[in-house]
Amino acid sequence: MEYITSLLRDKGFKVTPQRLAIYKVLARTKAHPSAEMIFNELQPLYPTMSLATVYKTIEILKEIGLLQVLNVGEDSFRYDANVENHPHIRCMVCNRVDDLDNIETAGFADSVAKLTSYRITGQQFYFYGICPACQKKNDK
Amino acid sequence: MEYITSLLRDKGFKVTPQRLAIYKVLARTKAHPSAEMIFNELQPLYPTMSLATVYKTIEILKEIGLLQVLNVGEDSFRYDANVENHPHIRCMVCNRVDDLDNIETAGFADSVAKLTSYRITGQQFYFYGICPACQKKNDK
DNA sequence: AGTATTTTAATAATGATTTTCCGCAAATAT
DNA sequence: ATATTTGCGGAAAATCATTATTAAAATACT
Repeated sequence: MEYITSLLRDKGFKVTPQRLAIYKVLARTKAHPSAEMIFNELQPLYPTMSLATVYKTIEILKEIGLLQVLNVGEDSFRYDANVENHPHIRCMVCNRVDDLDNIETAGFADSVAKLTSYRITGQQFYFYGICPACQKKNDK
Repeated sequence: MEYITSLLRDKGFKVTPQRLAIYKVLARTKAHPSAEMIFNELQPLYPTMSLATVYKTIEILKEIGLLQVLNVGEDSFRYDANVENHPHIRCMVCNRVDDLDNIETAGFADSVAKLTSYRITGQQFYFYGICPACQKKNDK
């Protein structure tokens, strides 16, 4: 958490309460919130903050490598303060997005590089399904 | 190509020249065009057709299982008439999107299902990098 | 052929994200 | 300390992909 302070400063960005608050929301959740979810969560604490500020801050955090953008096929993006490359899974019923840790994916990049002669710079793995809770609800 | 004709009819959709044309564009390319690229390609042949028609036809084709939607992280979607589940790779310089056939991905779904208790219904693997042509250009 | 239904395509609407603009506060120079 | 510059937050407007609406045209069925 002090890390973001010095990182912002080093990159020439100012350290503001809004920026810290937005990062804090992302850092302490595993829910992969959208811009609007972040906005709604901060509304009570920062009643004057606008969505534009959320978007602008997200842009900065992405730029300095403190968050990654997830494109899980909804009409809006999700954000993750865990910048390690890891797969995600979305429940198509309740739209929750979960991490998939403990899954080995590193080997893929190599075989793709060999097969295509691309120079690989990134990868995103998304799974879709129905989460345990929604399965249960459906069996009611 | 006759397949789409009877499939449309069976599902209660009319068979129109525009729909066949849009599917034909998708079926004969491996470039994974966006709605706009399809529109531009058909413009000379169907000068009166609008982008809305492209979108609506895409919606229908998706519904009857003749195309899949790709979310490669651009601001618009790409479409692929190859509905087999296969990974894709996008060049971050020229934005071309290529297929990755010959890559084994099936095993993943099982291990994810075991690890999460999700019922898996789909998956999307995306790689990002620089294509051979753009690498060469860069070395100029 | 005549009528009912579906489709087309132009237009307008939507909604997430970006941009613009401006007063203000933090950082820097004097 | 004070003046000056620079970047920031926030409100509102702009953008742009996609979707909805609607009237006219095409098609199917009798």
